[in-house]
Amino acid sequence: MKLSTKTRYGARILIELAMNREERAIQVSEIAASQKIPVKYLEQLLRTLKLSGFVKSVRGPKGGHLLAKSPDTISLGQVVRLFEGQTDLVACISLPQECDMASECLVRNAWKTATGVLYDKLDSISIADLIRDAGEAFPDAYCPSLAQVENVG
Amino acid sequence: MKLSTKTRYGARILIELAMNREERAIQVSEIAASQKIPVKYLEQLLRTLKLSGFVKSVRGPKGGHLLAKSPDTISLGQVVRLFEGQTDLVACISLPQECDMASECLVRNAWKTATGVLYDKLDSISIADLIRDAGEAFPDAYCPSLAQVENVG
DNA sequence: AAATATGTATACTAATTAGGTATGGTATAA
DNA sequence: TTATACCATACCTAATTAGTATACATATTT
Repeated sequence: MKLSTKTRYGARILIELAMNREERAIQVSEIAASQKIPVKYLEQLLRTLKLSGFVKSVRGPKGGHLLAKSPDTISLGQVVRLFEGQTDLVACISLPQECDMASECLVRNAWKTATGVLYDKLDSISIADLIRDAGEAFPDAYCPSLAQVENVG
Repeated sequence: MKLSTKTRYGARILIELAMNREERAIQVSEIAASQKIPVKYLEQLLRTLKLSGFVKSVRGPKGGHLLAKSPDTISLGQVVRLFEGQTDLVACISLPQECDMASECLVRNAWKTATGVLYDKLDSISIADLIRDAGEAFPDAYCPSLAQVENVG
C-alpha cells in the first residue's frame, strides 16, 4: 500500500514549477536534473499534468513548462487521483464485481471509510501549502513565488 | 495504492473466527470455502495471524482455528500493519535513504501526515465494530457472538 | 499403536504491475 | 533551415504479488 513514483514525482514537479511560476518556462532537462527523474519518464509525467490542465508548455528553443493554475488550487488529492491507477484502498469499493464476496463482505465499508478519511486530508493540502510550510521550516530557502502565492485566493 | 489480498483476506478471516468465537474450532477447509480463499494460501495467512497472537489453533481431527483474543482488541490498523510489507504511503518516511531527495523534499512531510490520518482511522475500527455494524445493516444475519462481543470491554 | 485428519514450514512459480527505455515524431525561435 | 525544445507511443525489464507444490509434524480416534 504505497504511492507510485509517478505520484511522488508529480507532486515534486508541481512544487518546482510553482516556485518559479510566471517567471520563466522551465525545461524538461532542468527539472530532470534538479528532481533526479529520468528525462523520458519525466516527459510522460509532464504530458499527463498538461492534459489535466495543471501545466502549460512553450515549444521551441527557450521553451519549457509553467504551472497553468494557482498552486493554491492544486491539492495533493488531485495529484494522487491523477497518477494512481486505483485510487481506493480496495478495488471493490467502486467495482464490486472485482470481488465475488463484495455483497456479503463486512469489511468493505470500513475500507471505504478509511479511503474517504485519507482523501479528505489529501484534498486539504495544496501545493501552495507545501511551499509555505517549507518557508517556515527553512526561512533561507530560495522561493521567489512565496509572496505571490500568499496573495492568491 | 491499494491493499494486498493478504490484508483483505486477513480481515475477513478474523471476522469469520470472531463470529464463532469460543464456540468451536473452525477448520481451514471451512474458512477457505466460505471466504473463497485457496487452502494453501489461507494456511499461510493463518500462520501469520497465529504468530502474531490473533489466532490460536487446535491440532488433530476435530481441530481448527479460534480467535485468540477479544475482537474488540483487534483493529484494522493492526491487520494492515501485519500484512502490508510497507505500511507508510511512501518509503522515505521511515527510511529516508530510500530517496536521495528526502532531505530537501517539500512533500515528504505531507505524505507522513496523510499516512497518520489514515492509520488513526484504521486503528479506531475493531473487528467487533465491523460485526456490530453488520448486525445493524443486516439484522437477520447469523451472528452468534454478537451479544458476547457487546459484553466485552 | 496405526490410521488419518489436521496444522506447520518452506521453496517454487505464474501473473501482474511498476518503472523506465527506445524510437520517432512535431513545433518554433533564431 | 536547423537546432532546440516538447509530444506521442510502443516496448522492455525488474520487482512484487498472488498462489502452488512438496514435504513434514502433531494429535485424536479407533
